[in-house]
Amino acid sequence: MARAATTSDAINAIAEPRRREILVLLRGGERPVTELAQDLRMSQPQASKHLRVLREVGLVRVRGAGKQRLYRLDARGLRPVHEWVGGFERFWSERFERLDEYVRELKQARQEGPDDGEDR
Amino acid sequence: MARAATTSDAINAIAEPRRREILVLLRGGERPVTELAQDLRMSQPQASKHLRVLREVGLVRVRGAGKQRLYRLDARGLRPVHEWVGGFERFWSERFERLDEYVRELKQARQEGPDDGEDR
DNA sequence: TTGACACATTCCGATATAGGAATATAATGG
DNA sequence: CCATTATATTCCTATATCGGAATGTGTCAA
Repeated sequence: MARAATTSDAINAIAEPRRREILVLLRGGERPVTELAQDLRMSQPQASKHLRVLREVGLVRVRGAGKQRLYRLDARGLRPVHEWVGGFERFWSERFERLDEYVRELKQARQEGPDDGEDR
Repeated sequence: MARAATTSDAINAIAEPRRREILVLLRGGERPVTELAQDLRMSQPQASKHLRVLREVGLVRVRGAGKQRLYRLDARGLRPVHEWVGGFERFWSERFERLDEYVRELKQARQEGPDDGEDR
């Protein structure tokens, strides 16, 4: 097997920087492809391809308006991602970082005596 | 070019499901490789490889303890991810979803008259 | 019908991945 | 030094990716 498809998941889709840029732009409202491409300085085909991925994972919707296709953000798929990552919040808060550290050191000092623990 | 390296970014690293599982397990405290592999039902080499990626992006730390290597969570790298995704919060909240919808409809109804807009 | 836009898709090449199997590299206890 | 246990690394294959260039498709206007 290779890596999971970019279209397999919202999180895989947003792993690509250009797609993240697109989503950010779309927060400002719906937009046609060419405009997105210009603002982000990418070729039109690239924009289309990235938009396709985003559409397949449901992060954007399209609407035909004459010759143009207006892409619109649909961020609902980001919610689970936000929640999953949020499950680690207490681990990056400084207070807890230090607390955990402290507890760890205590344990070691008591259980194993002097420790060689290199912390790379 | 190919896809961005899994080691290029925390967000690329956590795009892989097995690595996410590892991180979740590590919330319970530091753990040796074999234990992680068993709990997650993956081969030891796989666990090692995934841990290597996680280490290279700084999401885990290692500590030698005898023959074992204890891996420990370092979630600080997830904070920027959480914040980036959080920037879309107002777009998935139902209230705002409906509000935006409403505004959009208003605009169209006024500017363009009857609309063919299929909303796929 | 023909042009002219706006956009989508296809074909190509270079690169990386995840998984499996096999092997190499510690560290520990005799 | 040897055997054993715990990890890491390498080799291999199948599969996807992104980007660029070229081409296809759809819509409008005269």
